[in-house]
Amino acid sequence: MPDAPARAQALRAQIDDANYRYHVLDAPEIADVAYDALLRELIELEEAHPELRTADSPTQRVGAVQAGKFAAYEHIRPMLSLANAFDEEELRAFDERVRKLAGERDVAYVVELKIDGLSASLRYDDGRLSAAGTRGNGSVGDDVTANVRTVRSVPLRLRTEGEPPAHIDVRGEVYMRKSDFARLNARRLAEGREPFANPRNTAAGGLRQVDPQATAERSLSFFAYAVGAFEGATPPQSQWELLERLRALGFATNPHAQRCATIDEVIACTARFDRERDALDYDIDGLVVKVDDLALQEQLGAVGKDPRWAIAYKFRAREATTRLLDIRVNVGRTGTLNPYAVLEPVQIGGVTVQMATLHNEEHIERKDIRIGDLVLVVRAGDVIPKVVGPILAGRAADALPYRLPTVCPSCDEPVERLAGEVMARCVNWTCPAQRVERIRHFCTRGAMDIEGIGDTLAAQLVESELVRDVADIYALDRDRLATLPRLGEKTIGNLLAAIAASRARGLARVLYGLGIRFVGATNAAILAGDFGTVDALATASLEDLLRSDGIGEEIAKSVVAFFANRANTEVVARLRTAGVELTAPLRPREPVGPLAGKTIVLTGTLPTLTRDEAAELVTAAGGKVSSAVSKKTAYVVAGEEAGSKLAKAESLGIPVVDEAWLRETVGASER
DNA sequence: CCGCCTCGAGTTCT
DNA sequence: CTCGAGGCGG
Repeated sequence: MPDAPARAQALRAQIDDANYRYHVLDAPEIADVAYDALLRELIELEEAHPELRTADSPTQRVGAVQAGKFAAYEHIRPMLSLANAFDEEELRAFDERVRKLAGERDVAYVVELKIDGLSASLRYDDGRLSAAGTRGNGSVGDDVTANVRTVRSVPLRLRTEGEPPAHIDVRGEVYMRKSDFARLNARRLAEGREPFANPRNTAAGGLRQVDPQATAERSLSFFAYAVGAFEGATPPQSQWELLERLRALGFATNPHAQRCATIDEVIACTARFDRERDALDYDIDGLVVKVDDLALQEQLGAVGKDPRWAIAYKFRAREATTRLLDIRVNVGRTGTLNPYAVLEPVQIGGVTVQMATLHNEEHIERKDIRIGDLVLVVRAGDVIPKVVGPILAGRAADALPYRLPTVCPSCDEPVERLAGEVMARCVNWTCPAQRVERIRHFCTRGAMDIEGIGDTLAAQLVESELVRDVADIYALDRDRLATLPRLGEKTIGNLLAAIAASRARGLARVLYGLGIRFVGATNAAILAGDFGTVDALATASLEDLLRSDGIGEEIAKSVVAFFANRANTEVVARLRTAGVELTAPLRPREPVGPLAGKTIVLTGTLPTLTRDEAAELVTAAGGKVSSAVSKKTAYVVAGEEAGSKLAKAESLGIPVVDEAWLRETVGASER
C-alpha cells in the first residue's frame, strides 16, 4: 500500500512549485495536463483520507482551478434546508407546532430516508434533461449537467404519455451504493491505488470530476424526492402522490418511504430505521418528515430558511472528533504489546467512548497518529470504536511520531519484534502481566470455566503471589483466599466450588486453557481427540502431530516447543497431582446424526438458546460449527440482529434457517 | 504458488 | 466482528 501522507505531501509540494513557476515566475515547467493529473490525484487522495486535507492544501484554494471548472447553476426556486430533530421530544414539538397552525386537527406525514449523499436539482424542459446543479448555498450551486448525465438512475427523458410538462425541476439525492463503493475500492486496491474513505465523499468527489467519464466510473445513483417547479401539468395534492408521479415519470424514489397518520407512527419509524440502517445498501443519516398535504405545506410556509412543514430527524452520530490524550500499552496473554488510545471522553451513538485499540505500532505509523492529535473516531455497524486517523490541521507543531516502548511496560524486560511480524512481544515467560492474562484465560468459559476469576481477581492473585501459574489455582484454600481484600465467606465458598468443578472439564479444554500458541478451542479439540492423553501429546514428535487433520508445521512446532519447556511440563504434572482430568475420549470415527457432515454457521441472537448451547446441539447432531460463511456452509442459523454473515449467506445462496428449524432437526434424532 | 477456508486473538461499554 | 495468518487443495 502506498504511503498516503507522504504522497500527499509530495503532491502538494509539486503543485505549489508549479503554481509558483506559473503565476509568479511566469515560467511553467510542467504541462497543463501533467498539472491536472497531479491535482486530480491529490483531490482523490484527500477524498480517500479526509484527515489529510489541510487548510493550506492547493485543493482548498478558493477560485483555483477546481472551483473555476464549473459554471454557476441558479436554482429557480431555492433548495431548502431543514431544521433538525434529535429525539422523540423534538419530533413531538414539531407536530404540536404543525397542528396548531393547521387548526388542531390530525396531520398525516410522509417519512422518507435521509440518504447520505449530495442533493441536486435536475431541470427538464419539454421532457428532456436540460441542466443539473448541486445544492450549493441553496440559491446557486455548481452546474454538473455532464456528470449527472452519467448517473444511470437519472432519466435523460421523462416517461410520459402525451405531452410532457413544459418545465419541471426534480430534486433528489445523488449517492453511492455501498456495494458499488466496495467494488470500486476493490478495483482501486488491485490497481495499487489508495481506497476511498466512504461512499459519501466518493459520490461528492465523483460529481465534481472534470471528466464525466471519471464520474461514470464511480457508478453513482439517484433518488428523487421533491419538485422545485412544476409547469404545464396539474400539480399533485400530496407528497405521497408526488412520489408516485415521480416514479411514473421514470425516477427512482426510495422504496422505504412511509405514510404515517400520526406522529406516533412517525416515531415508530425512527426506531425501526435506526435498527435497520446497516442492512441498507446505502448510508442514511436520518429521516425526513414532511407534511403530506401540499396545500397545508403552502399554508405553513417557512420561517427564515427552514420550512415549517418538514423536519430532518437525525440519528445519533456514529463518528466524532476528540483529543487523543495518550497512547498506552497492554500486554496480552501471548506477550503481545497492544497499544490503545486514551481519548477525551466523547459521545458516539449514545455511549461514551474513551478507549480504542490501536492494534500495533505499524498501524499507528501508517496512520501517523500522534499523542495530542485531534482524531476522528467512528463506531460503525459494529460496536467497537475505531480511530480513523488524525485531523492534521489541528496538530501541535511539537507533536512527535509515536514509538512503542522498547521494554515491557509490565516487567521492564526488552521487547522483541521478529522480522516479518506485526506484533511486538514481551518474551519473558514470568512477566506479571502475562501471568495475569494466562490465568484469566484459563478460567474463561471456553476453557476451564471457573466463574469468579476474572481480570480483577486474577490480578490480585498474581499480585499477592498466591498464584504464579495455572496449577496454583488448585492449591487455593479458604485461609489463603481470606487474605485478599473484599472476599467474603460466601464468595470464597462459591469460588472453591467452581475450582473443584473445573477438574472434570477434560483434556481439550485444559489444552485450550494452557494457551499454547496457535492452539485455540478448535485445534485443542482436534489434538485431544487424536491423542487422548497429555502424555501422548507431550511425547509426540513433529511427524506424529502433522498427521492430525488441520495441524500443520507451525502449530506442530508450537506444541513441541511448549512441551519441551520444563516449566510447562511441571505445570502439567502439578495439574495431574491436583486431580485435573487430563484425558479425552478418542474421536469417534465418523460423525452420525441428522447434521452429519454438515457445516453450520451461527449468527445473531437466537430467541432462547445461547451461542454455546446452539453449538452443542449442532455438534451433538453430528454437525460442525464454523465461524465464517463460505461455499461449504450447509446452513446459516440466524437470529435477531444478524450481521454481515447473513448478507454473505444470501449472496452465496446458502439456506438461512432459524432456531425452531435447528431444534426440530436436532430433536428428530433423539426420538 | 495462489486462492479459498478456517482458526486465533484481541476488542468497548453497560 | 474483523483482521491477520496458517493449512491445504488445485
